[in-house]
Order: sequence, then C-alpha cells, then structure tokens
Amino acid sequence: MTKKPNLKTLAQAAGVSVPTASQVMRGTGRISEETRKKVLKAAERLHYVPDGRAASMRSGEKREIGMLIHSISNPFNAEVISGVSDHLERHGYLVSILDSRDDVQHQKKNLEAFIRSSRGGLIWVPAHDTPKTTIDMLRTHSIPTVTFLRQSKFAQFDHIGLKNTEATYTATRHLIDLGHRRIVYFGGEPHSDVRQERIEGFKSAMNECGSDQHVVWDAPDDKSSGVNELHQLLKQHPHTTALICNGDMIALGACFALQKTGKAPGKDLSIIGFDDVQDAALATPALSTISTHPYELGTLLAKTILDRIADPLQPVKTSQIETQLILRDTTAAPSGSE
Amino acid sequence: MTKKPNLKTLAQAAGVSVPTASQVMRGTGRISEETRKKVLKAAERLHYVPDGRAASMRSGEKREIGMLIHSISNPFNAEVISGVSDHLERHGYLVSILDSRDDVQHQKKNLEAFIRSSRGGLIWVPAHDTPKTTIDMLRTHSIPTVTFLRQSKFAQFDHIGLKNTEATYTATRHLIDLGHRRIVYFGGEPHSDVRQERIEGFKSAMNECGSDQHVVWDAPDDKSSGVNELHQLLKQHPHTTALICNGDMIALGACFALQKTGKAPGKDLSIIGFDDVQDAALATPALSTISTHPYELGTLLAKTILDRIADPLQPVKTSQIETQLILRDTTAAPSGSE
DNA sequence: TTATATTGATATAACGTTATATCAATCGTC
DNA sequence: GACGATTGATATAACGTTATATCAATATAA
Repeated sequence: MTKKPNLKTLAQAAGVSVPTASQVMRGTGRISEETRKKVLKAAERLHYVPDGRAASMRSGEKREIGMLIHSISNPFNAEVISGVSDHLERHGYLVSILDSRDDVQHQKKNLEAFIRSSRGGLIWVPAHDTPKTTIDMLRTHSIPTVTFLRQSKFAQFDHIGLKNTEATYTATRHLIDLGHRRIVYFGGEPHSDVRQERIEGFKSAMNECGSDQHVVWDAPDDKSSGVNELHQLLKQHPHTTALICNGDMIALGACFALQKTGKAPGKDLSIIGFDDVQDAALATPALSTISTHPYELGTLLAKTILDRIADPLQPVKTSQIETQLILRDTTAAPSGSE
Repeated sequence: MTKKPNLKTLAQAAGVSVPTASQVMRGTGRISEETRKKVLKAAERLHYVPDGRAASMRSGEKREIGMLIHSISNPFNAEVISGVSDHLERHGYLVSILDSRDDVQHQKKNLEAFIRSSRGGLIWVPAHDTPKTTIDMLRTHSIPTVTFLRQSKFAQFDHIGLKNTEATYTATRHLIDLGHRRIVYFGGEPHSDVRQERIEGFKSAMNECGSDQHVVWDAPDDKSSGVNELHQLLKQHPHTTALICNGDMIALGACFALQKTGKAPGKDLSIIGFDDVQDAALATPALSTISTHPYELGTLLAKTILDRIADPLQPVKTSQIETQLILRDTTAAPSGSE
C-alpha cells in the first residue's frame, strides 16, 4: 500500500523541481519538450492526480458548481440538471447535486456544508419559506448564485423563471374559448410564489370573460393527492367543468380519480397540467399540458452562472423561459354546451 | 465588499491566537469559558465559516461522501438517496450526487473530478460495461467505495445488491401456481448483470414446472418502450399469458398498450413489475410488482461506507436486500384455465 | 563586442487550516 | 514551601498546491 503520490513525489521521480512538475501538469509556463515528456511519463507511472483542494486554495479557482434543488426525483429537475451538466462539463466544471427536500432545515445544513466546501457557484431552487438568515449567510460569503423556478424575496440573485402568468393565462383563455366558465385552479401550496403567479394568469383570464368565480383549491402537487382531493373538490363545487392544474402529477392523479368514477377526462371534465413530464404524453387519455423546455432552462442557467463567475459585480439579470400550450386529449368543449 | 474572514481575522477580532480560535470553533482542547465566548461572539459577528478545503487537507478528514449513480430521475434511486442522506447527515457528512447517465465517458470524467476533489468516500452504481481502467483508477487512489445494484467484475468493493434471482423465482413460481405456462421475461438490456440474475430465477422456476420455453425479450426499461415493444412481442408470441418485467416502468407501459387494444391487464395478460415505484400502486389496474425497500438499502449503504472508512483494511463485505412480492390487480389465473 | 531579450528552469512564500510541542501560571500534595 | 500535575493558552510546522520573483544560459540586436 504505497502512499498517495503528490507533486513532490512526482518531481523527484521525474528529476525536476516541484514548480516545474506543476507547470507541466497544468500546461502553463515555458517548458521544453524534453522535460515535459519526462514529467508526463512519471505522472502516468505513478497515477498522479493533483489535489484539487490544495490547488483551489492556492489559486482561488474553483472547478465545481453545486445545484441545490427541492426534489431530486422530479423528472422536470432531472432534465434541467442534464442541461446544466452538459454545458458546464464542456467548460471543465464538475456539477454536483444536493437535495433540500424542500425543507428549510435540510437546506440550511446543506448550504452550511456547501459554503465550507468552497465551491465555485450555486444553482439553486430556494425551499418554500426560506428565511432571511439563510439568504444573508449566502450573501455574506458572496457566492456566485443563480436561482431558478423560485425567486427569493430577500435578495437579488440572478434568476431564471418561467412565464407562469402568461402560461396559465393562455391555458385558461383556451378553456374559455372552448366554452368553459366554471374553471378551478387545482393544486399547489398556498405559500408558493410560483403558484401565485400562475393564479394571477388564471384570474386575469377569468376576469376578462366576466366571471367572478375564482375557485382555487390547495393540495400537494403529487399524484396521490390528485386522486384524493378531486373528490373533495367535486363535492364542494359539483358544476366544475375544467381544471387548470399546478403540475402534471396532480393532473394525472385527477384523471385517474375521474376514470375510477366512470367519467372521462376531456369529455366530462377538461384538465390541463403543467410541466409536460414524460407520462403526460403516455397517459390514456394523453394529458393536455404546458411545456416548459427544461433542458433549455438548464443551458441558460449554466451560461448565467458562468457570466456571474466571470464578473461578480455586473448587474443582476432575470430572464424567463417561454412556455407552450400542448393540446392533447383531456381538453374539449364542456358536455352541456351544444 | 469586505474580504472573506479567516481564522486569522477571527483570532485578531477576538484578541486570541489562531490555534485558540481554531480550537474553540471545533470544540476541542482546553479552553476557558471566557475566551470561548469571546471567540464565538466574534465568529457570529464576522459570519465566520471555516474553509473545509484547508481543514481537510491538514487534518486528513473528509466530511463529504459522493454518490455516482446511473440515473438521477429514477424514483428508486431517489429513495435510496434519501436513506443514505438521512443516515450520513446524522453523522456530520455532506452527501452530493453525480449523474453518470449510464455512460462510461461521463462516468470517467465524473470520477476523475471526484478523485481530484478528495472526498471521503464513494457510493456507486457502475455504468454498464465499465472498463477495467476506470476501476484501476479508483483502486489506485484507495477511495472507500461501496457499489450497489450493479457489481463490478474487475474489483472487489463492498457491495449491496438485491436478491434478484430469488425475487423473480418467487414471482414466476406464483404465476405458475396460478396456472400460467407461457410466461415471457420482458425488458432490460442484454449486457446487464442484474438482469441476468433475474432471468436466472425466472428460468429455474420455469424449469421446475417442466417448461422449456424461456422467452426473453430485450427492450429499454422505460414506459414508452413498454408501449411499443408489447405489440412486437405479442405478434411473435401470441399465446403468451403472463409477463415478468425487468422494471415497473416498462410494466406500466405494457399495461397501457394492452388497455389501448381493449384488453385488460390481469384478465387477458398477467403482468408483474419490479421496484414498486409510487405509480405502481396508483395505476389502474394497480400493478403487481416486487418491492425492494430502497430506503433501507440506502441506510445499509451509509452504514457500510462508514465501516469501510473507519477500517479500510477490513475484508470486503457483500449483502443482499430482501425483496417482497406485492400482489395487486395485474395478476390472475390465465383466462382459458377454468 | 557589449548590452538586451528570451528561454527554461528553480527558490521562496503563500493559501487557511490543524497537529504537536511548548510554555507560563495555577493548583494540590506532602 | 518545594514538587509534580493540571489548566489554558501559544509558537511552530505541516498539508499540497500555485503565484511571483529570480536566475543562469543562450539567443538576438546594436
């Protein structure tokens, strides 16, 4: 069991000085072809790999970007991660993922460890109700940070969001044009800002058609919640003809629940989801939904954080990703409308 | 824009020496209550956070564990990650995730960066066809490593797997007892060792009942593949009465495809999945499947890597997680059997 | 020829910690 | 009151790199 080789070992093996070995490994400085080969050959032989901690400490360069997200299993996030990784790996960065589980305690622990580990930047979905102290902690250490999906109330970070209001406006408008009037906004947590934006779009479309009915139904954004809550909803609002859902999962849950009672999504109740996850297209009936281009979002995130690292003092930037209404089989004119 | 505080800054602010400040922050050594308070107060004021790189370099301690997995969006993996994180966070570790996308090139890049970053240990699902050079790289740097799900052919790492053979044996046996004889193993990549184990269990059960029909159908393990490939399968083997599937996703895809042709899973074709993902219980009809206790797997992984870190020279350990056959609505006696 | 660049290497110090050794002051014991 | 033990602090060196300055040897220019 030989000890891990370091630059000193390597330099001795190659018969050169430590700085020379370092320069060869990094490809910098003025080095003759002859010594270059000597060092590289020795490095190969010893399986030398530089210690990133020491290098980063001395040079100040940090070749690792962290992503802290609220749910690692979410297929939308997985696509975003692909977009980020592809771009950043091409620029020589390592991308590592942390999972806050949308819990501020977990998030705080993760961020503390993150700061200690001195990474180059943070791509972040802040957990619900992230407290100001957490934000302050980040700002104090002036870590290049880009948020996505959710924007912090307390600090100005670069941010990339979705055109939430526009998206739900368009979707609601479409339902109205089909003849629907009793439309419910279904799902999401009351505190969510993203949801607030979506509800805004929903309400403004409803207002335009003269409806003062703005029914909003709170429920967790997963499939089982969709199954359970739909019954409650229809009990309280039996004349509902269409749902704008806060996410595809709850929308698919609602479809299941409806089918179990012998009714058909699209025919008896129109349903529009949000995200366009893979299952949306595969479900029967296929789910009408709002697509959000997660891979492109990831690419944009990567570019944004590279810009921020390159110039930490530039003004804060905010952009928004276009969405697209995908019409499949769960939307139709209301059944009593002809 | 003040510079980031370090131990020197902190010590000066508190009016003590650098080693004293260090000891206070770590809670070690003999420190009077008075100076302890002074230092902690100063640390609070300056928002001091130690530099993990420097600490780790000097002390040799590494408080970060990496997980390199083949697919980050896989709900099974997400549960495993939860189990690992919960346990390791309680022991003061940070858990970060890398995604190899089951591609050996990505994997190699990730591992190289991983080694440079000097983490404390690696929990790993080796990508398909991981070459020996990659394994050698890891072994040379003697990084505490535990694999799960897939075991490397080339090196002996600690490993935690599933009782694959036993699981499919039991499942196939159950179908046979119901009266099925024309059973097909559906899905998975030909090179996969895990799948090979499962097929073994399938075949040995089939042999027991005197059937020499061992139809195995290759197909990617996702839902859309299930939809597409089922038709091909039934065209070639029209008398099939039951499927043992390589994963829940392809099983659910097969269910959808069947329903689209007006047939019923369970009644016209029995289907058993593998993994027991959330959707399995929620689908209509609910999917019979093999549950694998991913959270417990994660906990065991965490314990195993802690043991390995504590004593790097102990003999290699291998364990296997029990599985459980969950019978829901997609399994029944074959339709022509009464 | 002398002065000036250029090339290819090296010596030294620094990054922010922590391990080890050391030291003065206080304590208890006989 | 002399001695060793304990307490609470500090000085120093080391972890493995890289930035900067330096230097001898050669090449180029005036």
